[in-house]
Amino acid sequence: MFALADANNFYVSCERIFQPKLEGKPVVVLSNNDGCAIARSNEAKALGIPMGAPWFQLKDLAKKHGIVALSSNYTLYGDMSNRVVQVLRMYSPKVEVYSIDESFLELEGLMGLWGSYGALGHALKDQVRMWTGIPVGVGIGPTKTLAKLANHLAKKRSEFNGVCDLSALTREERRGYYASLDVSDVWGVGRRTVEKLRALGIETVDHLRSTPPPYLRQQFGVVMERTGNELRGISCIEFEDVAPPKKQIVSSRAFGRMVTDFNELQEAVSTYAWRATEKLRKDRAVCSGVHVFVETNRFREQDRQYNNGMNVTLSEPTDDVRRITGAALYGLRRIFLDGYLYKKAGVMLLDLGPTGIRQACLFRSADQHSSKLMDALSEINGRFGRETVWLGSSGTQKPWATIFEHKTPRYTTRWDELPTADY
DNA sequence: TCTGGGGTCCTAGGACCC
DNA sequence: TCTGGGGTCCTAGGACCC
Repeated sequence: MFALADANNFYVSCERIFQPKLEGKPVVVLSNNDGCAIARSNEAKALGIPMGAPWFQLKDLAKKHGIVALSSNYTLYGDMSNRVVQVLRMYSPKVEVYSIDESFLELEGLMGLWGSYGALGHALKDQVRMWTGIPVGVGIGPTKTLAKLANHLAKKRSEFNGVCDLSALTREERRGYYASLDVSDVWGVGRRTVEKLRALGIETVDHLRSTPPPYLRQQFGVVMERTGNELRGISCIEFEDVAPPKKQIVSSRAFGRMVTDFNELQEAVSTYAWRATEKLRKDRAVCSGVHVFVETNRFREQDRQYNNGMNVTLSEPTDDVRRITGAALYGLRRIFLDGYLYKKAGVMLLDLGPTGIRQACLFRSADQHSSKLMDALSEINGRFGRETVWLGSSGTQKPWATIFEHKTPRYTTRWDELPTADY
């Protein structure tokens, strides 16, 4: 048996903990550049604001209804997420952190402690709320896909009060719920698959569940066959309490304004290469390839469009920010074309491997100083703040930088941004 | 004026091997 | 007239997730 604990409107909930006056009000959290609404309070959802709606299109509605918009504060959300996971780990030895606001728990053998899975679910939900302030919903089922579906029910149907254990329902009750749920509510069924399923007359979860898996395989492929089996209670998607090593690392941002100047683009790519390398080193990995890409603004049809990217292979795996940045900037010079309005650029690190295993290059001797230098950089930035030292090629003014106009303090991770209470 | 970022997996087709 | 069988690896594109 699996449980899925999923925070309600996670980013909004994080903000509300430190600004209780936002409780009961329509609140949205915006993506980078304050571009789109990526988290919405229930009140905002009730006003019909869809996920990913561009903020500039919502401004009239916002004024009319007093919607509060906040910039993304990922430092805060990341820290709150860790706190929630800490509580979850008290309830099961096996926790899979699936995303910033969702974790699976394996419940095998734990039922005896609580009398029922539902009791465990309620205890966990109350504890997370009490200790972190974050409201979560809990879904329980014999497969991860069913736990997801149960979580959906826990949140949408008030009779469950935030915790839905499918195994506690009768066969008829389950059937009733499945018949009332749309196929699009199933984990792994996206927009394209929904269209195709509808065309085949498969509209509800009950329909999908009764479709023979071999037919799903033939029509959609092995992924949908698995989903079909999971809905029937046959567990096919593995529980991963130890996260497998990453295969690639990306750092990219849309610019705060259009960029035409090659030097500014170079600063941005250099900055992204730095960030990507930070992540790489945090994972104790090295990369053998770097991909760099640039894009114009696809929404501006009046502009000439240009999207291009390039893979640069490194002569040997590395985590040296100078080599990685050098490769990214080499690629940028190759793909840059003058005369376009660039909106976004990014750097991807490819062919990741563990630091220890490193095929040396035949044609050059190993750089003895590289790892010492990189460790020194990490040490300095770790002790004195993230951007104490950086590469000169990243620039200092960064006129292209991403915009955050409604940013809240990093309440839980910075001494100088701690919340204060009036009394 | 203004439209996010970071990932994974699967499949098909091409190139190549013996 | 007739042209095998069994593989691997790589890449691009699509679909999905939060």
